[in-house]
Amino acid sequence: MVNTEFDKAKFCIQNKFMTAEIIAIPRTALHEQAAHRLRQMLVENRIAPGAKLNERELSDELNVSRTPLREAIKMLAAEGLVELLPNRGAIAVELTEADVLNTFEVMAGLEAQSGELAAQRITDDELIEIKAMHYEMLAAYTRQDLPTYYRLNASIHSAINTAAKNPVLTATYQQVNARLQALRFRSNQDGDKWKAAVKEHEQMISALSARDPVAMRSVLMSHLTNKRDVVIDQLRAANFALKATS
Amino acid sequence: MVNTEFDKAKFCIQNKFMTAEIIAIPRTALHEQAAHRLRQMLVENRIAPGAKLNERELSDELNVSRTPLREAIKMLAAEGLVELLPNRGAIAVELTEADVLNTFEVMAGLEAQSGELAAQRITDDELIEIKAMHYEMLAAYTRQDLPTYYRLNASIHSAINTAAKNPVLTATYQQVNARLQALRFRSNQDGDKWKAAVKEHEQMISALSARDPVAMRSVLMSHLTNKRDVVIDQLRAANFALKATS
DNA sequence: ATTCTATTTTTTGCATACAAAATTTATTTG
DNA sequence: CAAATAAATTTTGTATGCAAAAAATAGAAT
Repeated sequence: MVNTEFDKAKFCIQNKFMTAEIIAIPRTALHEQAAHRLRQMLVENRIAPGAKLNERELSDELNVSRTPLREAIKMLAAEGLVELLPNRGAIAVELTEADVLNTFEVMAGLEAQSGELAAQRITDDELIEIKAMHYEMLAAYTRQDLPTYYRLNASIHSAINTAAKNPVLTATYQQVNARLQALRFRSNQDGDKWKAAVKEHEQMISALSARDPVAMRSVLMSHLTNKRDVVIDQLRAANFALKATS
Repeated sequence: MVNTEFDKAKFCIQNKFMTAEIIAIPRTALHEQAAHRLRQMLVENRIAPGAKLNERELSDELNVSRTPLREAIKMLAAEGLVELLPNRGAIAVELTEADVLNTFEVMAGLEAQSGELAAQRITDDELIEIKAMHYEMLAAYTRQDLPTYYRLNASIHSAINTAAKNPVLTATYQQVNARLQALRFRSNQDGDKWKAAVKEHEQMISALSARDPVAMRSVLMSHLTNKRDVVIDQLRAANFALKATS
């Protein structure tokens, strides 16, 4: 197989040039690669919700055999990104409105806890970096640059989570969040809602600076509730548009 | 393979006796079976934390080939029950004290949220059943019957979670909880701590009956904190005993 | 005896082969 | 022409084979 030959060559070159130490070979396992790329495809909506994951197609596209691909699919199933249908393979999860509401409810709890703990545990350096990102986000908001805004927004939330200093919380957060990512990916903000979200972020910065866990919890709770409403509105609009065409 | 022959036979019998409708064949996929049994073995400490999962051994024991077994292992890795070491297979997760603390912190948040939501959403029937289980648990406590106590305790917590009416919360809860299960499995309660735990359960019943979300949150939060302390104490005692022998 | 190296054995990771199930296409029948 | 059935094709699920890596064992050197 092409992949194997290529990796073998790469490995030899590395050994030739890094002679002294026997370095840990960075070549990741194929099932890991496949899982990573599949996850990306699902989260970025390159595979549509409800779409079937054809094993042969995907193994061709990802240049791996079906064995590691199937292992990757099983991992994504355990992560909740993919649904396993007996004897019918896997499909990309399709969230019903109820699913979205439930997922946001859990996310709200996890974010609230992240904020609460971050307020207690954040270092000065972490706080400085979050403030800086906040201002960058305000710049993006001012320019109405939605992609940049989203990127920074996600980074800030991630940084808050990191500041909570709990890897288990981070892992849980990321796993639940991944399922929503696909929805948010294409979401547009309504003017007023966007303004409100920015205001909530201001409050977050204040609460963090004051190291006020209670305030952080309540701000993040309502922030997530609002995010939920935005997503639900768009979901309904999308479904309405869908029904109109059919 | 023996397994295949057996299943085929079973399938034929079913078809002969249930002629009218083409029933959905209940025979679950081998990777599902393997995952289920492996999960059980890990949670029940039949595979020790840190122990290597030998693929050939396990595939012999579970009567499946390595392919579905490996798929199962990948699922358990995504669930956090098993750790994947590149080119060295998988080992049962071994939680450090920090891991346990972090996991309990997340569990506390999830239980608190469960309680909060349950207080708002529990039906009368659900409440009645939880109360009944509570009294059964008191009986077990009175008899100092630890296994029964644990079983009922777990059932009550599970029932509260169910009453929260959020499947995503339930799934997240169960996944995080599974990692702690192995620890609790062999845990003994100190007299005073046990008494305190029972008292907290009394308070839970009161809060639930009063449909008081705030009270439920605070009770469950401190309940989990106490559980954490019990487990940590035992972990330290076990580690101490371990060091003494070596 | 201990450490280092070489060789054998075991184990993992991946690709492929094949059977069973599902899906699609073709064909027949009303 | 539509519905039902049968045949062909595709696709999934599992077992097996093989190469690469790791672990275990044996042997050599200090």
